[in-house]
Amino acid sequence: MPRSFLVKKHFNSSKKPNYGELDSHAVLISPFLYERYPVAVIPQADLLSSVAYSPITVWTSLLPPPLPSDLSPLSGYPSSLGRVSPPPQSDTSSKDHSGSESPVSDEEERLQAKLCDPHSIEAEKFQCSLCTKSYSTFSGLAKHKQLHCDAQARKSFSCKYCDKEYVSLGALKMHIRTHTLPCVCKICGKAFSRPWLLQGHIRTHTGEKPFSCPHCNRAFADRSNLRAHLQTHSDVKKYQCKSCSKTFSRMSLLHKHEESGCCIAH
DNA sequence: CTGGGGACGGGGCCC
DNA sequence: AGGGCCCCGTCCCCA
Repeated sequence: MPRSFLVKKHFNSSKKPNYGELDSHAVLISPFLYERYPVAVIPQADLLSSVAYSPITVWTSLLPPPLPSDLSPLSGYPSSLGRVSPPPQSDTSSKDHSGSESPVSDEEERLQAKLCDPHSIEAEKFQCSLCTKSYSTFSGLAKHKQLHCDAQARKSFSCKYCDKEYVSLGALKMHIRTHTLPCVCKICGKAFSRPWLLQGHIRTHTGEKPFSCPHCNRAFADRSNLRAHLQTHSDVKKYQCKSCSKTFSRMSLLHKHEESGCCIAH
């Protein structure tokens, strides 16, 4: 599956995003404020909006998603992202002592006392295999694993704006930029998720085309477009129909070809 | 209808 | 950890 499908499918995939509708803290700058803008010089800092570098807000899955009614939210969570909060007190007072099967009654009492003492080393007999935290009861360990470590082992950082989840905070931050669009073109006001996307956009204003085809000297503003163009110089193109072996320079052309029923005709 | 160009999006990798 | 860059991809438009 194409990687870019993952997020775009949350929007109407047939249209470009409506930047104005997004709840962004980006500052849209009216174009007429820039009667004269530097045409020859590419970017950067003076063309890039200052908001491009403003910090963004981050959420983790441990906060917003609604928890089941029988599960209480983790206390002390994400003030420090990814930090492991101390095991809830209720863990050590749990009534589920399924792991303690001491046969002697006084021994049982001694164990019971230690189970009530969260600082007792002997009380921590159920250890998490993922983070080595210990719990006195199996249920305590189970709750810990359900709410924390298993979640950490899976994708743990989810986006506030959509359903996407990420294994790392950095990936989530990067994704959230696609919602906040902090990079705003000072010339036309269009917003982008990343500075280099804005740089590419600014080339549409300046006309700069730094990527040249070695075969025909045609120049492109976008490296991907040059790559696609290079396919046109190739006899055998990158994308091939499995049925008729015809090759195409672009995936979209191959898809059109397949949808048009060529393969059926063969 | 097909092929190609323009503009742009998003995840991953590398420094 | 964060930013820059790369790669792969889509969508739209036009000849």
